[in-house]
Amino acid sequence: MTDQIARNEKQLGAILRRARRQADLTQETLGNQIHLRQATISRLEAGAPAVQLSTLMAALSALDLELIVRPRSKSSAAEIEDLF
Amino acid sequence: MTDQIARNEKQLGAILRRARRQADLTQETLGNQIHLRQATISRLEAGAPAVQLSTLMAALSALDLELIVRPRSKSSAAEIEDLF
DNA sequence: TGTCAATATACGCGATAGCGTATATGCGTT
DNA sequence: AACGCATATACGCTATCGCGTATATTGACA
Repeated sequence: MTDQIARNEKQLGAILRRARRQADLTQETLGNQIHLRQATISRLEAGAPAVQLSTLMAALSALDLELIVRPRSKSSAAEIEDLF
Repeated sequence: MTDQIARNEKQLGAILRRARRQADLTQETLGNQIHLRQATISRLEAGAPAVQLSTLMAALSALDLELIVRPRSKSSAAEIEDLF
């Protein structure tokens, strides 16, 4: 699995969606685990504006993921995606 | 520089604060760049509850940082810090 | 193509973000 | 100790969260 680079909410949401599906969870079951509604997970994965940071961290935790913060790499796949 | 692992808002805030200082920016100058108030940056770095995800992404972008999402690593330094 | 599970979207609600503005507190340097 | 810059915190405001609940839409498979 290649690096999952996120530079905006949409990319982050897409990563979360992939991870959730890989874990074979529905938005509802994931939401239940972290006491968030299915609708809230939906917004998070859609990269909707103004989702709470705590919502992200809770989802990451439930999916057993963690964040790495690092300087932006140049000409990554994610950067090219940014154009679209 | 070792990996900057964030599993909760506080760790994330601490990482951002370090990065901002390394870039020699004040909360105010950083905030100006991304149209957020100094007080908002303060809350973000403090790991205050219910900060918006967009606030985080804007700050990362201004600091030229990106996020990597990956499976949680075992017995990392960050995990030990979690105990305190 | 019809059915059902999964996801997206809507309503009113209480809580709170980030806003502008302002002030208080903290911290380093002399 | 005193000064100045940086950071934390406060007020009233509007917008929007996530809530419970409910429904519309989508998508996969028989």
